[in-house]
Amino acid sequence: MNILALSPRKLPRQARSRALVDAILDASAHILAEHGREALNTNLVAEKAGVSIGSLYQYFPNRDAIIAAVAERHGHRVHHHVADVDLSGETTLKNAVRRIAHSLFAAHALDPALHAALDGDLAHAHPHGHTHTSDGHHSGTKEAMIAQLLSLPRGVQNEIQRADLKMAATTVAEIVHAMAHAAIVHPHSRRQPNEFEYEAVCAAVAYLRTAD
Amino acid sequence: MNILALSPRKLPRQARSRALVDAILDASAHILAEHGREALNTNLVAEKAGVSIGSLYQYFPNRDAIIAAVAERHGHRVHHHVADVDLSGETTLKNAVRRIAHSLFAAHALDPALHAALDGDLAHAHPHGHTHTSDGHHSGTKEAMIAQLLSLPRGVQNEIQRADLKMAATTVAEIVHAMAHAAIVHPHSRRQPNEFEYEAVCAAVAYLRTAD
DNA sequence: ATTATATGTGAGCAACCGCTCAACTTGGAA
DNA sequence: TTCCAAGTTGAGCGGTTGCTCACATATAAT
Repeated sequence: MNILALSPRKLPRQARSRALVDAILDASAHILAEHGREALNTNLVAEKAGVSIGSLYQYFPNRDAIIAAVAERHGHRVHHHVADVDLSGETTLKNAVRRIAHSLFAAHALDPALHAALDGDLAHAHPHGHTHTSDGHHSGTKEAMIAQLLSLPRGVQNEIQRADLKMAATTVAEIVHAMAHAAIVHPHSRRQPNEFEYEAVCAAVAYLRTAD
Repeated sequence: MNILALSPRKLPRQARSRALVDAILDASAHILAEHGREALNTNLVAEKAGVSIGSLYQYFPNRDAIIAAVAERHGHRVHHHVADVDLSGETTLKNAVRRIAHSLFAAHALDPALHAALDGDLAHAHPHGHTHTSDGHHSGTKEAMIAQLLSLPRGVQNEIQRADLKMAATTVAEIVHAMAHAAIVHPHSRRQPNEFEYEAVCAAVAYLRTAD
């Protein structure tokens, strides 16, 4: 419904204007991380970015488009952290899961406060892309994890006892993701993130090795 | 910091005013569930509740206090769904986990849209209480699950192989909670909630039965 | 009845915020 | 050098929203 409403008015062509757009995104990310969604308004963004409010509206049609753009940029960074891992050389299930989990935990440590502020928005990360990201793949960190799990080497796959592989991959993605959030994004206890990471790996592996 | 800022101006004493406060909370919950946080404003709440804006400000000092009160009421309902389960008669780990998971899934089905709108706020559910909830226990659904897991009957506890029981309970709470959200609050796929519930139980039990 | 207190009303103020627009500057192609 | 498109500016309009206050009514106590 809102593809047009969130698309930029104009694409930045010169270096000057690309820097301007980056300044806006950086300032917005700062505000989101420090003071949350509700504190982000267009006047403040323009001021913090050292840009006039008029320039801002040359590249963003409205407030929500700014938040969406920040979510997309951060979403892509997080996504690549997970998607860029190469598991083709792994020989044991435990090691493969360990590496996936580690990449997801590292991705959540990139900017925990921003991650918390964007919480909901990161899930619906749009596949279209602000600029020229026309590759058809659905982004979303969990989808990247599921894809990694489904394309594990034969030998490693054989350790898995679950009947429904797709469901199993989804479950593991949820487990590791939830533990990363509990450890890094919304830390309640004084435990270290690596404790959560360890337990997440144990849980995922124990689950995958158990038949229905 | 904001305990005073979110506390009510005045407590409803007569039946009339208690009904008024309930009408405000009901209207607010509706708006939150249907249109989200950002759409909730005090004038709209007063209108939908069939109450004047002045009356609203007799019992709520500001907008955030209304949202906090809705979060607290819904939080308590969800909490009790889980805390009220009696597992003292269970004899197997699998059955105990099944019942805990089932109660949490049922709790999330009470009002998924409201749950989604309150997402963040439900975690920090204040222990103080709007009215006279002066019992000292920390609320929060996950805490209730952890408490249930830690007070399982001896025989059932013996099935657990994890070294750190508290950490294990935390991990199970995260697993089941994440699966309930994936199934009910933010459903992506066309799978049924009971599929997620089943997998959550499998994962939790497999994990608890496995030594470090 | 009378008084005191609790409760309810809604017009409207002050502040804020999203966004436009007319005027200005910069960069580069011809 | 000329010229025009690209880029930039910020005052301020129109609308919204949080919230107050002077006033009206209902209930309870005496």
